[in-house]
Amino acid sequence: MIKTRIAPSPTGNLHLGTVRTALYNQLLAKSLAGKFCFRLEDTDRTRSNEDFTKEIIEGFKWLNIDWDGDMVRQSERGSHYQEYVDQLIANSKAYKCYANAEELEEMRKAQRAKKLPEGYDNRGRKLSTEQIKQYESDERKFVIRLNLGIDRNIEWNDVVRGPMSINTKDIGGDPIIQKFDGQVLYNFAVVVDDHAMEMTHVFRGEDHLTNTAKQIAIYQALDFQQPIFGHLPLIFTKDKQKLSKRKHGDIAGVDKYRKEGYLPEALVNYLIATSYSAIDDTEIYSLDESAKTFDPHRISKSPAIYDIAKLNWFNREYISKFSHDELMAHLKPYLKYDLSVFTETQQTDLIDAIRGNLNKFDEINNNVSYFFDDEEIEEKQIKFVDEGKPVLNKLLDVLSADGFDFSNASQIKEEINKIGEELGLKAKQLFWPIRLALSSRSHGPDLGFVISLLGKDKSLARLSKHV
RNA sequence: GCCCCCAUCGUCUAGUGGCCUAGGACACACGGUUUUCAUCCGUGCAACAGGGAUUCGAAUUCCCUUGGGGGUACCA
Repeated sequence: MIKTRIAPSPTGNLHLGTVRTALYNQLLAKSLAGKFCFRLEDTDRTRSNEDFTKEIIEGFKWLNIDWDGDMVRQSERGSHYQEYVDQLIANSKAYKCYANAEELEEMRKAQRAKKLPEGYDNRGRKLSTEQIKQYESDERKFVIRLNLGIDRNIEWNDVVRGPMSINTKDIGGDPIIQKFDGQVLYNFAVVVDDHAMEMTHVFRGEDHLTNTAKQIAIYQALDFQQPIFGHLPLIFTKDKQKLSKRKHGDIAGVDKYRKEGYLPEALVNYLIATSYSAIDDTEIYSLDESAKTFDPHRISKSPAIYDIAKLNWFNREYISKFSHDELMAHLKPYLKYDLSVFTETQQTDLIDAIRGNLNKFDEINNNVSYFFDDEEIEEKQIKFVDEGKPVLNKLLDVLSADGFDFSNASQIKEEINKIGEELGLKAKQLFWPIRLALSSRSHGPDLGFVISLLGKDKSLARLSKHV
């Protein structure tokens, strides 16, 4: 049985890239009836924090991404790593390196000066027993490094990229596997855990390509069977840079989308579709539907550029599938206005009239605000109102009539049409001034309907203001 | 600097030697419907980075160039 995992580190909010990696891993697991696990990579104690952990878990929950078994925390597995560190030292596959920061810096400086590639020069491999004794009596701190041995190519067949090869001389010298304080480092922890958790497939971002080479070296040293690797393309922004919170702000995090009223299904669908196309050209699909035909070889190799317009389209597609009641329920938490001042029928008609305009739920307020608040007409639109004064006057007369029925939207519309006929106006000349005077907007639902919702007081007041 | 990866419309992509005068979707433009928004429908715009090589034939294979990106920590 195959097993995949998502392994985020709680050093920031839940990132879109993490979600996408989780999605592909889950797709892979589901498509092959395997398992999908969750492991928290919190070995960096200074950067990890509990708030981020919570946020990440909640983000996944919101997206309906769940995992098999309990979440594994690397920080709670300290002793598991030690035995393997000891084993490597015992086998002479790892060694103590006493070089301190100054020495390392000096080494790099020299490399830069000579235009040589920077990296650890493996000096710790050939320490004499005297030197070691000296360092020990000096109580020098040390780290544990993996001995990469003689230069060789590390090769693997990447599911999305094909045959890969990285030479050990290009990965920056013997990698540290354990810090001076006994804390094990990322690449080592990942290998030990992926082995312990029996991962069969490791799919992650292509920014891990060199890490994979290091990790394979660790698999080999430990004599573990290595999993199948796949490296996913990254998400870029229009500036062709890796999407990141630091550079691009909150568009990189899941939180923004939840707050603004995107559907998790739409985000999931969009994220899958960024680098994957269904075999039959289907665009709208759920995770489970996609899993039915998922083929990791179809994952694209080139980076995907983040495109909010496409996300919006997906979201609109999902919104359009809701019944009125479902939509209402989703809209409620975002609504800043109290629609219950309208009758049930009016509410239904209103929502149905504007639902096609919504990219996301928080846009509901902007579509409904003018029924409650008096708003200013945009400078450049004022001339249309001025040109339409005759229309406004006529309409004001009609609406001011004693006993005029404001509840009958279609009747109001009739009256407007009559004015248009009397004055011999085209649609735009007729409707624009009225709409602008009444709603300060150039777009909106049927005018008869708008007036009936506005009611007598607001309608008359707003019309009078412009005649 | 060094290593690695990537390269089809503005964007996401289809395409694995002939079915490609390159298909779909988003976006955009225009038209129709609704005497006004949106919806819906139709039409249009628009790409194989460049150069070699292989081949009867190349978007598809190979090489070079160019461009872009990622990595290069006692971070993950």
